Amino acid sequence: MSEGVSFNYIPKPKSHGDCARGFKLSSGSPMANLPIVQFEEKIIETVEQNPVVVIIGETGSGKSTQLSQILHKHGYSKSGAIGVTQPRRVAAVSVSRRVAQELGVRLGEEVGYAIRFEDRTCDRTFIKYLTDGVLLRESLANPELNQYSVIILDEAHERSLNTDILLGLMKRLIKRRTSNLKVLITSATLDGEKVSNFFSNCPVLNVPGKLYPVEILYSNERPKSYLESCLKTALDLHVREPEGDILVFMTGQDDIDKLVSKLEDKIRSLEEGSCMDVRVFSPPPANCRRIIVSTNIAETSLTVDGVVYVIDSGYVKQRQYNSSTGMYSLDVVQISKVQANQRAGRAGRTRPGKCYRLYPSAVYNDEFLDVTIPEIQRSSLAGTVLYLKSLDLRDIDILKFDFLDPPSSESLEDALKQLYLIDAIDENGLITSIGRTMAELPLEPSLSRTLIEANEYGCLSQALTVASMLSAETMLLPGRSKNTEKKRKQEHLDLPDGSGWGDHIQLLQIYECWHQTDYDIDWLKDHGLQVRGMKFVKDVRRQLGQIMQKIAKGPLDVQTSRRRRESEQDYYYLRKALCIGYANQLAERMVYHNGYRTLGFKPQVVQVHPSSVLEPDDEGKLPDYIIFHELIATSRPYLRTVCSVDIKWVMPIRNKFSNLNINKLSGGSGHIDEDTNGKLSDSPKKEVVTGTAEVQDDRDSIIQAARERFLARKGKK
DNA sequence: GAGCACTGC
Repeated sequence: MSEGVSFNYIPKPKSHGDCARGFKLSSGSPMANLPIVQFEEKIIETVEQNPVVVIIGETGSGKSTQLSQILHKHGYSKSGAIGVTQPRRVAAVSVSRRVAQELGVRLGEEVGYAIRFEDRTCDRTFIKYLTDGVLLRESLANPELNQYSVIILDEAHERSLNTDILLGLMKRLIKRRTSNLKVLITSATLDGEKVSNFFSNCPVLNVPGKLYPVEILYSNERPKSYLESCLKTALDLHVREPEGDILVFMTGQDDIDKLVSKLEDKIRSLEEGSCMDVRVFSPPPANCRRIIVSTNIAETSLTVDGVVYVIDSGYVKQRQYNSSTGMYSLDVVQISKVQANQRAGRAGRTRPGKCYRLYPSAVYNDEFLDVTIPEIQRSSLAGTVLYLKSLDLRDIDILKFDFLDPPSSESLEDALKQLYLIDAIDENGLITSIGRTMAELPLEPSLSRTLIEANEYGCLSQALTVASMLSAETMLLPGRSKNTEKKRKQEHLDLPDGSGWGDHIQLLQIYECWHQTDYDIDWLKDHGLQVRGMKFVKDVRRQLGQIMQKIAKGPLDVQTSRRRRESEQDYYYLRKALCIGYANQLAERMVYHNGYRTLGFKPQVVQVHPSSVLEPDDEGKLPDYIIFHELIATSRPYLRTVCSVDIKWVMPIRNKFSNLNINKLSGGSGHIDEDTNGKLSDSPKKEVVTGTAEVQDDRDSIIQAARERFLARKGKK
């Protein structure tokens, strides 16, 4: 390549013997050729004698479709249903369809599935596939899950937040439930011992797969630029290797776009006839090789048929939460060994394949973590802790809840603090009646709290809309690409602007506009909004409305008659409800400029994201106080989706900050920060100003920029 | 003036 980097691949030493492997699904008769079927007797025998069994089998080894059928065949569905959880909706639907087909029954009768918005089960259903989130909801209504005789937690190795909560609940349930319960945990990787230890050394069964080998090749040095080495490797492969599609794993949209355009350039310049023709991201004509450049979405969620070669950059973009700052960050990090093997396995689904790892084997062996850090250790746990509190597990201290991988005490205390600020728990850490209602809502705690407060102010209808829009946030605007960029900007001018109050109000206004067109699909397309996303919003809104119906004090319908957008009073109560709901996500503007400081956490200086529609006043100043939906560090720390709030609503919240005692909140078991004597330090910090002149310049330029932005937008109206 | 991976109730 241009850098002249020598880049040779050396075969992986045989001694390790952990080649990733793919597996061919039998497409013929039901249960034919599936390795798991040979283990039927062994499985039944083990389940008979043990309440919990761990089953290790490669993805696609048949465990997802066959385990439930084997248990049914041996009478386990007589005393209750067999429930099988899946981390993803599509999996719940497709696997249940397959099982219904194999048993020769109609989907939704004896075999069914339940996912959000869609329950295709009935009284006769004895095998039920469901997402783990749905099972958590069911366990809220029926903590003993008595409708099930067997619960199978499938794909537990993915360690989704919901699966981890379920693992803890199952451990407790098998000891406490009066009627018999069998729990099966399936995993594709070899950390069965850990799960077994967690469940009092329960037995682990290994189910081998009928697998295609994947040859692993490592680079002999760390690439200077992994984009360049992806490019070089893909081209080498394309010229040298026989037919078969190439799957490249990269970290994000930008790198993918760059690589794709470079590939197109290079391949166009290759001599005609020297290689097969290549198309990227288009249906493959005969005798064509596809090169698919993807994020980790292709690890699990998306399966591309025909992939024989995998190129693994060794990196992934991962979101993590810092509980001391309340800030998420999106970082490019090294993948884990499990993830690397999952990627390699994508090369061997249809025949023997090859995986090119763009890193030396020493990096894999010495630097990669064995497993990906589970989501529960990378997330804000306010919602999780509220959920557990609402289950009333009297015998269990939430801070000592038995997780397979417990989150840090700091993270749990952060969750308690946040829940206290939004009135979900009282000063002793006990769940309040507000908290109970919040736990019933499938929303982040801040939004649940907003709905309840809005109900008191008579603006529940508006709050329902805002919460629903935020639930679909990422699905609303079409994916950015260079061609649609300009177009989208023009379209945005036609959208409402939040009347200057910020993004929550804009989201509300957008939905109200759509409502006024009688949910016209063309209106969405004309305004650059995703149809699928907005339909999702409508579904969420209906679901939230049903839950709130029980306590609603006013109408839930979208408002149509009111057209007075200019009145300040229009959104007064909605913004007030948002302020109460987002008491844990509040920021105060710096005295000298338009930066903000977060309240209630170790103070962070942050900026409102430039895409926000929040408007400064005539002097170019942004509001003194705002609430934010998300605080995330990308190139800098940004507040995304913000709304202006009034100082007089903020003052009672500041009082709560100073009354906060984490030791009491955590029932006496919390650790006390000596500096703050158990209290949150939120006394107004003196702003450190060095070099007054520079600060002055900074202030002027920031305010000037804000003003110009504001004027530019006004002018275009 | 930035541009964020994935999933779920």
